[in-house]
Amino acid sequence: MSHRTRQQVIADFRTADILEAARSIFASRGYSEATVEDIAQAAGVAKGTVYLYYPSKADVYWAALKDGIQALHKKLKTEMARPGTVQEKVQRYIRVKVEYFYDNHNFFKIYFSEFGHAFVHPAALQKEFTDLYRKQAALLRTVLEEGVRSKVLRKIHTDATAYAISDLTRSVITHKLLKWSHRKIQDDIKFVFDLIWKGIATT
Amino acid sequence: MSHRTRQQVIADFRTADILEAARSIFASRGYSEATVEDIAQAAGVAKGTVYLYYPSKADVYWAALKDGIQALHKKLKTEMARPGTVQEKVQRYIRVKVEYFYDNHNFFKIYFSEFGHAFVHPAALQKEFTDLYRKQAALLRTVLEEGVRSKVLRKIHTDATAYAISDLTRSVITHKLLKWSHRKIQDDIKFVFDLIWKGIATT
Amino acid sequence: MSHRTRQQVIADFRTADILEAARSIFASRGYSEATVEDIAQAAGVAKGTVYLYYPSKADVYWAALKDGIQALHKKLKTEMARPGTVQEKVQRYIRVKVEYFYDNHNFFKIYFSEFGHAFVHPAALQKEFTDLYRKQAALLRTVLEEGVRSKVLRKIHTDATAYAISDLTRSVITHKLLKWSHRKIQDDIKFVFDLIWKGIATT
Amino acid sequence: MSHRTRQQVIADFRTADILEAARSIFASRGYSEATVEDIAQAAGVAKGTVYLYYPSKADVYWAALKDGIQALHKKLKTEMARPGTVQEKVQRYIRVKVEYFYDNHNFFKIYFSEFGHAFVHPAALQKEFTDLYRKQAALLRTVLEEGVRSKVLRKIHTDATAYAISDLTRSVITHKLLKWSHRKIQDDIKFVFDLIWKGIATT
DNA sequence: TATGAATGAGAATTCATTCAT
DNA sequence: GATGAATGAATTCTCATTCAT
Repeated sequence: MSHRTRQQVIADFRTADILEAARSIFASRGYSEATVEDIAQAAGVAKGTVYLYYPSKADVYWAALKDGIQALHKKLKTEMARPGTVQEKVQRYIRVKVEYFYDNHNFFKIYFSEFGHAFVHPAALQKEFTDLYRKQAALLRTVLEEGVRSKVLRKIHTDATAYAISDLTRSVITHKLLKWSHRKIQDDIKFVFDLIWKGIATT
Repeated sequence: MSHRTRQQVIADFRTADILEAARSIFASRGYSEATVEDIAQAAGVAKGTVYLYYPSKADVYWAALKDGIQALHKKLKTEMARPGTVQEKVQRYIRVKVEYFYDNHNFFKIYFSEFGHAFVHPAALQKEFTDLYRKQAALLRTVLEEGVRSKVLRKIHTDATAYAISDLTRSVITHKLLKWSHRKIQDDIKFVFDLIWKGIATT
Repeated sequence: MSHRTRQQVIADFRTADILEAARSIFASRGYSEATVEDIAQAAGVAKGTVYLYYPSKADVYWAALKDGIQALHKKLKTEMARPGTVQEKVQRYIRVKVEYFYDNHNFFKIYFSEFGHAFVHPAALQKEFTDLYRKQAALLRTVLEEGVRSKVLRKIHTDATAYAISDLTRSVITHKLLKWSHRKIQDDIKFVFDLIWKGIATT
Repeated sequence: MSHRTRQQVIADFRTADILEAARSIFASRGYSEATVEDIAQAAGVAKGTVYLYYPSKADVYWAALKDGIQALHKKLKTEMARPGTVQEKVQRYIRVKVEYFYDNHNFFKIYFSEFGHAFVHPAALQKEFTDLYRKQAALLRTVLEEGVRSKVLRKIHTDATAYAISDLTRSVITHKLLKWSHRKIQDDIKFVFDLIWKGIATT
């Protein structure tokens, strides 16, 4: 068992290296411009080695993407589970997401770009991505529903609103990473929250 | 002159055909999976003919994209110029964009996907896209500024808000085209407007 | 008849223009890099017009080449027919050729390059070129034979010597056009003549 | 080390095979008519393999050419270094060149054809070829200079003469390979030497 | 397991040639 | 005759994937 474990551990390291390398390469070149050779080199292994762990380039891509989404999801789940008011939780949701994206540029780039590809990819693969995305929004929806029940929130369409918040967060990060905005990250978080929470009208 | 004009007219038709075909192909396959042969066939011409009008596949792509953005921009500009209250104008902005995107699936797909590529493309090409995007948001910002001046709106960050509204609109269309949402288009428009205008909190 | 002649004259002008343009383009780009469009433009006509006069690109090439060779041959024939000693005639042969090549850079380039292709071209086409080349050397051989008969020259192999003189002439022009040599043209002529003459003269 | 050496050896064989195939194909079809596919097939490898060793068709061409020139140069250098009179050395130079070209038809064809292209190629690439050509002539010039010093030769322009001898040698081979001449190779060598020697010797 | 040489399908692009005007 | 838009065969080069070592 010890032997088997050792192998497992080595394999896990390899996998993690490859996925990290993949994110970096896919983020900087885009899916089609990235070559398996690039990824292998960035991971410090030979091209053939990548194929020992993943059957194709597309699989490497999806693994790299899922890996990141799952880590984010885990973080969000933990934060949503912590006690707090609805307002605090919405704030927290936005903050965690913004910060995670900000700290994981490479992941964000391929994650975001995936929305652009969402229309294109074979439905089968796409389904997985969609499901992960929905699960993420669902975490927030639960919070919003609680808010509506407790009358802290208007009678909003919680599902659509959850997506809207998710998307606004993405939007704000995009502007930051594209250098279209130069505000501090804390201000970005506050901006999204205020806009959503209070709307823009005076009354 | 009549001769020259006739030639011109034929050329314009060809161009329009090619761009429409390009949008359809790029939308369904994505940039790298789309081949020039595909586009030519969809346009009902030979591969070489495409190259008669555009020097490269990339140029076809940009032309197809710009063409659509400019048409949208023209529509928005006209609508913003029409008289109305700030509230009406914001509503109108959202409506025009949602409807245009909805009516031009193919264009929307490549437009949206472009944001995903924004990180990757050579800065030079990217600049053009960015500029068009900004010009579009600027139309809305002007309206918002007027609203702030006339105290119809809170003292919001008009620039960021304009982008936020633009992005929310995109977000709603995305969900619709991906079949994640099945609401009526009018409801989508109303949802975005209400969210933005009133926020979500009860007070 | 007058009408027919007028047409003929126009056609001749067109032909001459096209051949001159062809020589210029083929000389500067080489056969395969030169496009029919290039030639047409240089000749100031449309691409289709070139095909009215020559059935293919290859035909344009051969016509341009033959045209030049024939003009050179005519010049050499005239000069060899003029009275003079053997020595004078050999000198004259070298001078005429060097000067003609020097004055017709473009022609020389494709002429010389043709030797490089001689190995490649289909025998049929090649035959014509070879024949023209041989006819040219034959003019000189006749002079050399006269020299041998009159004992001004050693009992040399007149055929091989004629080719050798022809080739040396080419060699000297090549070096000049490639800027490998910077001597005056008169010195080049003298150099070739001296080298040869001392090699073949009886004393 | 043994491993690395083995790899190296295999790579060297591949390279040699490819270059030999390239010479054969380029010689029979000419540069532009030759396709990389042709060369690969002739070398018994797949198209992609050629690109594994050379970055482009042009590079294959230059490598094939240089390879041959360098082998010839090495031979000439060795022969010129061997002791002997000036006369013997000039004879030897002619003989080695004629025999090498005769034994390496394919190489000769592309070598010769290169002179035809010399006018066309980008200066950068051309420079290398020119340099190799000059280095070759320089070997002979050194011998000629020695001859002039020791008064075995007239006060000739050694540089121009070296080129003239080189070019005459080429000329003779050309005639033979084009089947314009049917003399024995020994007679060709003798002919060139006699023509030149009588032209340059003091007596 | 790990490697990287070899493969060959696939795609962008060019351009000689045709032909309707 | 003259034109130049349209065609599509042909070619270079790339790179995901395989497999012998």
